[in-house]
Amino acid sequence: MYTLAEENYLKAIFHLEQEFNKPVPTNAIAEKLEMKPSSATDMVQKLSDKGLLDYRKYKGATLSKEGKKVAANIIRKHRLWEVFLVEKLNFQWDEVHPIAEQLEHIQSDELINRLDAFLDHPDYDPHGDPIPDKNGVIKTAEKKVLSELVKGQTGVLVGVRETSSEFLQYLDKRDISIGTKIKVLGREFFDGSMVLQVRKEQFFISKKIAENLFIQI
Amino acid sequence: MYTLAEENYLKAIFHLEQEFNKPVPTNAIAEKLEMKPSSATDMVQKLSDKGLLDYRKYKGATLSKEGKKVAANIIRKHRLWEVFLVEKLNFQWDEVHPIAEQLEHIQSDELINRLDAFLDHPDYDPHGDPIPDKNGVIKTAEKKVLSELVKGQTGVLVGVRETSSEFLQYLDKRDISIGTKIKVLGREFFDGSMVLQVRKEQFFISKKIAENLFIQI
DNA sequence: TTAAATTTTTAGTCTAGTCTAAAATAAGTT
DNA sequence: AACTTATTTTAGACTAGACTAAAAATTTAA
Repeated sequence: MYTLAEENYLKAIFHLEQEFNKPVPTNAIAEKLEMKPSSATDMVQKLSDKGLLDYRKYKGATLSKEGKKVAANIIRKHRLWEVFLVEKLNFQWDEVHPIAEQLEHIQSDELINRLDAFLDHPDYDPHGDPIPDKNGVIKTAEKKVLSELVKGQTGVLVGVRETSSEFLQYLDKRDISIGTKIKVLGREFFDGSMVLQVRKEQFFISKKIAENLFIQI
Repeated sequence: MYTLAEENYLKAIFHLEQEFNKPVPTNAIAEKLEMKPSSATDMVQKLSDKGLLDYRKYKGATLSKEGKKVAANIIRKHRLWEVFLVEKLNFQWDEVHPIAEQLEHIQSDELINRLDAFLDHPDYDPHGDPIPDKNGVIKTAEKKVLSELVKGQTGVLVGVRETSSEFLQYLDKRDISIGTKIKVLGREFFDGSMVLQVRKEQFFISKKIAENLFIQI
């Protein structure tokens, strides 16, 4: 159907569109895929010719309906495989990304439908990210970044922005995972750091950490 | 580690070596991979330079120790995934080959070890083919082709040579699968056809079918 | 044992997807 | 507005892995 490279570009652009909320610069695509800008320009032109995205020179790229569908399907596959790896093969949530990155390109709708059923139709992956349905529709639970909460507010951790091993291990060490209840005991305006109540303990966290945790109230 | 193309060549040569029992002609490799002979020559030379096989012009190719190890590992992955697809995702045994053909290239030793454990360390895939262990050692149960049995002999179906959907469905229709007990009631010398007892029923099968069924006595 | 047929290799071409270097456009600054 | 800087595109080159056509080696047959 689509080549490995094409799929990776579509996925990257999909993610970047949500970040930018406007046409995605070719440089941003290149950076995300760790390639040179000229390569991104080439591919974007190719994908534009195929009708997978809209692109005007110097103005960036926007996925077409078809492009969005393809991208959402890859993300669906990625996240379903992550659930499989964690739930069935007992991987840690910080280990699964690079493997899912490969598995997401396996082509077989039947496989994915059966995997979905085998996993009991999960709605979220191990990092709390929603799994698109067969039609590419993503359930977007309204979630806030922890750093937006004010003193006294309570919520549940539903996702993480950063997915680096270092960050996930930082959370694991403190036994914080998706579903953990968190209360904001205090905020420091000067540096954005926070004091949290998690179970019986109190944690001090930096602004940087707080900005990478998604909370549902 | 190795490219997709390299892995596919190594796997093909591994299989062909067992068939030929001598250096594999480049033409046979090309045919198996549905490519032109010149492409096979190119790749064989490249793999030879990398030390994955021994090759002398016009004389064919033989896998080196390292080449065998790589090939066996791909076959291990292929067969483990086939078990997963049939046992866990309830695929029919005739549907899994093309999907496993993709999954076999996923790179992660940890993934395969965990999958192996999840499946309870199976020894055979759904077609009855043995699964190489981590070191590439293949347990070769001595099995016979059904057509070699004589009148009165009894055995258990342990594998199939042909893996086309047509053939596997032929067997499914008659409810014959790995583990089915078969008794030879008669043989026709003229055309090699046989009469079998399977459960309470008697089957007539052609020589062609008999040559594609592996039996353990 | 020479000729014909077959197999295998070589030489050169093509495409996808990357790169570097240079040119073109856009954005920011005085 | 003109100039400088940053971004983006173009042009040309490279590699992997395929192909075609022709040459070379091997095998088969007369």
